[in-house]
Amino acid sequence: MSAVPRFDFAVHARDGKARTGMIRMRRGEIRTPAFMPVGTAATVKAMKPETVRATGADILLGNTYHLMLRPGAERVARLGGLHTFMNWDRPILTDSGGYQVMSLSELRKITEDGVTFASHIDGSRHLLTPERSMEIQRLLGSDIVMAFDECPRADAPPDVIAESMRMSMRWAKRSRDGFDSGSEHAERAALFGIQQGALDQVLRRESAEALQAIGFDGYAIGGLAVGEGQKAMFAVLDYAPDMLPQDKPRYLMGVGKPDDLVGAVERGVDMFDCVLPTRSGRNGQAFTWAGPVNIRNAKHAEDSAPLAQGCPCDACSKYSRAYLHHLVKSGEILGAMLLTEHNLTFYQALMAGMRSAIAETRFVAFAADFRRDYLR
RNA sequence: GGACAGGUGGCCGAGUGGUUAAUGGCAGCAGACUGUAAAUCUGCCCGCGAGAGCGUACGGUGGUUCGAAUCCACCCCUGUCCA
Repeated sequence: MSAVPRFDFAVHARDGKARTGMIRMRRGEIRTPAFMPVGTAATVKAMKPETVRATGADILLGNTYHLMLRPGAERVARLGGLHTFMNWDRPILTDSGGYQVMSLSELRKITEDGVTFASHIDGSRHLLTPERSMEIQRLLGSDIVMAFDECPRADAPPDVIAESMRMSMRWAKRSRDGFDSGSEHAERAALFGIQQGALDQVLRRESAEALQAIGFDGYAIGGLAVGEGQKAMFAVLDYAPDMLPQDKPRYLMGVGKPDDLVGAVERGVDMFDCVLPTRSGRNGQAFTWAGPVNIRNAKHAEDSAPLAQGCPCDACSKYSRAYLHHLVKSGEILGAMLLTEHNLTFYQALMAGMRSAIAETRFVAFAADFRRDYLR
């Protein structure tokens, strides 16, 4: 038996720009293209970890900012780390808190050193720097650590975008140094850098080169799906993945809708995370091969058919659309649980479908069939 | 039989002379959600009309007034208490 590597990425097959392969880590293998369910606060909302695994997830995402505030990174460490704490023994990728620089923009102040947040929970002040973000992710026991960056808004002025990107690149270097200084953790975990530059190809190039000069285990594409629209996002994805190393995973952060995922894989992306399947599950929207379904709609009230024919999840195999409609309309917790489980099952089935299609060199047909049915 | 308190749009409930087709909430109908401050948010929600607008409307009938859900009279109904 060969020793399990700290981090190994192998591309097994390519089809156009699309690729399928596997990341091997101590805590498990990650089949790519991969979708990572979001478990911000040490839980994938409305789901038990074993059920998340049953949907086909190889890895989860957790969040530095949320966990540092509550229950606190040091407390999680004392309790044995995030995996033990939440009972998920497979890989966990932790976001660095960079997204919260944008999403909590009214509660923070940015300097070169880092970002001071006013906690959205109690207003207390917390400084997040690249070094502290690395320390928190180490305390959590993260498997894939994300560099601390700033994710600017899509509508920010060009000069703001440029300066933000350059600061994120300086922070990327500090993240690299901070990660490496936690030597024991650095021997077990991987560190990903995050490309910025919004919709500007020149800035994207500059950012990609800055990251590669530092050197990372994987490269994320950040600053997309922040309001620019799919067309603009795809325009960036037409070139951004090619700016990143062929032999490292490319992770498109925060994306997306099912058709976003297909389009991004088509353009060479290997990893994704998004709150959409879980949040939508709590808000009554289900994703299916025939497009999104709003289960609250009155037309489902007496529909005894399953949500999605052939879907193996509990929501589809054991209950009717009418029952799911009733649960959601009634505000019953089970409705959120079942729809979340279905959405994660669908997302994983979509990823599995893409992996198979790439392996069998029929991705173009797969994508065409998908769009025909999903976009109607 | 008497004394109080009430009767407002599907429901609950504001409003006590004009800017009121009538605050809110719920229910209903639809939409949004992309590295989660989200089991959240937004819009619509009397009828007809694309719209301007027209019609009808605050228990009933009549009245006062330039103008009434709001004031007056009588009637009907509901609740509580007293007989």
